[in-house]
Amino acid sequence: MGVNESLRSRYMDILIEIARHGLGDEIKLSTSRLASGIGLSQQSASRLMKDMESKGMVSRKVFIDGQVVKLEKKGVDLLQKRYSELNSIFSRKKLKIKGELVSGLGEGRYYIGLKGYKKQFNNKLNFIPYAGTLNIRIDKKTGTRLQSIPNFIFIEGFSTKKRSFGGLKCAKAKIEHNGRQILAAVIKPFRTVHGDDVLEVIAPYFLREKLKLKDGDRIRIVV
Amino acid sequence: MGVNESLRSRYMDILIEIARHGLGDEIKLSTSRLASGIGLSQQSASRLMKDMESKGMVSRKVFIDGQVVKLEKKGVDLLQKRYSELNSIFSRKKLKIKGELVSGLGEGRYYIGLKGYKKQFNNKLNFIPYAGTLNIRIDKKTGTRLQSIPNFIFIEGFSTKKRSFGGLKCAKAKIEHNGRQILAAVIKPFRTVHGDDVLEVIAPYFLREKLKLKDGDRIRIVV
DNA sequence: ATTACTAGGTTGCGAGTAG
DNA sequence: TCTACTCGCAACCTAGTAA
Repeated sequence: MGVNESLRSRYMDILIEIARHGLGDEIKLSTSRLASGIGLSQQSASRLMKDMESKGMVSRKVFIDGQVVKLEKKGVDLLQKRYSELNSIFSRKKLKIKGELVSGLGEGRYYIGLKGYKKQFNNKLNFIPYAGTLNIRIDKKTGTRLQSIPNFIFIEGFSTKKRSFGGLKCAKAKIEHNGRQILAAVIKPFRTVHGDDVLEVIAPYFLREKLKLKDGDRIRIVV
Repeated sequence: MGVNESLRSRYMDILIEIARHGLGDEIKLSTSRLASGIGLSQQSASRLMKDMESKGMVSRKVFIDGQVVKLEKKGVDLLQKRYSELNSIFSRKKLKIKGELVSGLGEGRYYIGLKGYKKQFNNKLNFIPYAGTLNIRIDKKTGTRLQSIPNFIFIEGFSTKKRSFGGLKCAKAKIEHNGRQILAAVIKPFRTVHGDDVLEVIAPYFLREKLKLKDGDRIRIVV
């Protein structure tokens, strides 16, 4: 009896790749497209699909010019199980970050304005950020816990003819100030000029004006 | 890519197993305990841990009687990335609808006010709608996807002595406007005077006032 | 108890290719 | 194009065992 459990993790990649195209629907997904999605060869994708079909995770209709795939209950269950594992790992405690407003160098304004980022912000955060960032120097205590922010959203890097721009992580957040809560997001470039103690915040508004902020003001952010 | 991508999925199991014991902390986790957690032999667990250490996902302190492990940034990043993949899969049911506010004929106000509907709204949506609807003309692109709204709730029709009123479908939704999110619901009468491109929205408030809306304003709804 | 090396068997991979 | 077979070989596994 082969202990095929060792394949479970490979299957997970495929389940995710399929689910990405549609959770409950029949979707056209050729073995080669699947293969490039998971970084394997077409042949391996084909083999794995057959395996998973025989295990009841997916169902397929194979035609001469391609196949139509659908996630079955067992496959969805596996995804949900993994999702809830991760969910409990990143169990949502609202993280309260306190710090004070400091001056940036103005480069935030430049980066935020770039289409390559702006479009993704709009899609993934549901707002178009004002072209500028707030730089918050985080209090020492809360700073160290920052790494464990869950629900980070990944913004991909991109290239223009002239240069390339790195990716960044961001997370929806709320700024609390004088009893008001403003929708915002904290961003964390993969490569940054700031140390780990400075957090950049973007929002749909010019926050310095809207909240009448000045350098040194204490800010509270809930992530 | 520099990393051996084919191993990534095996690593994921281990990252989860470690994270289960603690995300930011150093934890004692012997190779045999890890092994039984992921369904592999002690030897494999040992080898994989070494691999992952060399790739910077985890750090270890190995003693004569065991090891102490800690997830490093790279490892946490991988977990978060997968978490957000799954998150977007299971929250993709969130349909984003964009459109612009148009004038209704005022009949919405009449229907919403009827007891036969109001009671059901309160029971099934958990709010008593303000007596009036927002009519949103949906952008062409998003409009066609409307049929696939999941989680539709059915509101039954009913009859009075004078006449009968038809049923409708509705779905909880959020209106996003200037960074604010307002609880609301979209409704879709089985028979309607509107074409398929007009969506009616109800909410516990008089939204035109609360959000200072006027005809032609762009509205975004998340279902 | 541990970690982890070696050795040898097994599994999975993908180039080539048929249908 | 597509799916999926064969097959050589690389990658991965675990039993045995040392430290």
